[in-house]
Amino acid sequence: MSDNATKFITDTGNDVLLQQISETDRITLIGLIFETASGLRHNLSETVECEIGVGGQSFEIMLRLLRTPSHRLRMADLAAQTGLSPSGLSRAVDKLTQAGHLKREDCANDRRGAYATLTQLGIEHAEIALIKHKQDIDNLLCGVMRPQEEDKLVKLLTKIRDRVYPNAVMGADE
Amino acid sequence: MSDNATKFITDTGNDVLLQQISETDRITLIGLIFETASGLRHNLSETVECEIGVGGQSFEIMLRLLRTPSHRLRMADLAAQTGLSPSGLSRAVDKLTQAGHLKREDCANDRRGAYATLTQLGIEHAEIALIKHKQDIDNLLCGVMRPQEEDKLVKLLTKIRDRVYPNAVMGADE
DNA sequence: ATAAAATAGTTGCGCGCGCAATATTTGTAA
DNA sequence: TTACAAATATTGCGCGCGCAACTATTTTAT
Repeated sequence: MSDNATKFITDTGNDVLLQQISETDRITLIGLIFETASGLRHNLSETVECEIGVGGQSFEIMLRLLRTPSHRLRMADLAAQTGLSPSGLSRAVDKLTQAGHLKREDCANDRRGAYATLTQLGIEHAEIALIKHKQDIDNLLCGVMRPQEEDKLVKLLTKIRDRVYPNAVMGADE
Repeated sequence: MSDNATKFITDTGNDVLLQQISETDRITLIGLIFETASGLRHNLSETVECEIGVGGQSFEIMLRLLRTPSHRLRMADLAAQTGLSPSGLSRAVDKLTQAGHLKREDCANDRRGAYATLTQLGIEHAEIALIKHKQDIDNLLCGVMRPQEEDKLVKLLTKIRDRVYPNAVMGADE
């Protein structure tokens, strides 16, 4: 279990032996993921924050809602998608509502529930922030990798993401 | 510049066209990195926290010091490596010092400076926590990818990390 | 039908961490 | 040498967020 890497050594010979992933390298891998995320956050937070006066985490909430056709999601779903706790999400929605980007709506079927819904202002701000965000990302990642490498990276990361974070999938509108 | 991906479409035909990385996919990529990091953090924080009563971020500090032969690093270097602000690091070292895992030492050359140094207790706790941590990682990542895929992932992430987080490199003992 | 359990969402509380300001020491220029 | 700028580390302050507790509603079991 702890050394499943060794199972793959013999099937293609010594060439693979050099590529063996030791336990130490696994720690390097997860450390690398943390460092990359941290570095990206530091580099990308500035523009979005200045653009609509909203933290990166709150911007992700708006992005999720923007991608949803109805522009609204249940609080619980939004919490699962963003990885925030219910309380954390509630506070974030508070702030976004206070800023006029979101409004809460009652759920017809379930009187306990509430939707977080983008206002018209929120939609507009999210769209312009998204454009800025794309530009930032392009500037940051330009020349770092080849397109097929980015594609490969998405595939590999998805495998880990699906393992550790199954609720993050997009979609499930309404 | 914002669409450097398109440069690679024509050189191998329509097969590559399917792999084209659009701007939207770049957003997916960085979102994936955040989600993966968040998911890993949620899955891995529990054991380490219970083991030595220390948060994941503080554990990273101890890991950095454990890998340093002298088991000590300047505060500024440690801040750069961990991505914490100077103040954040100072508080974290406070807490670790209070718990007996670290001690502060004056720097001989630079009377402004201070080392964060692992105590014997800190070394022992970091070592056993590291073993637990390795097991957690192995359990979590077992069967998710092939070894050469993990290797590839490390290579690709390193490219981004070096771009966004140049100070995170290990080493620079003393 | 009624009680018990599960679910949705919101607060009290505390903690971690970044920003700005401060004190101290080091480096640089006049 | 003296004055000024840069660097190192530490605090005051505020904010974001998770945990636990709570209310309100829905579902399930008896």
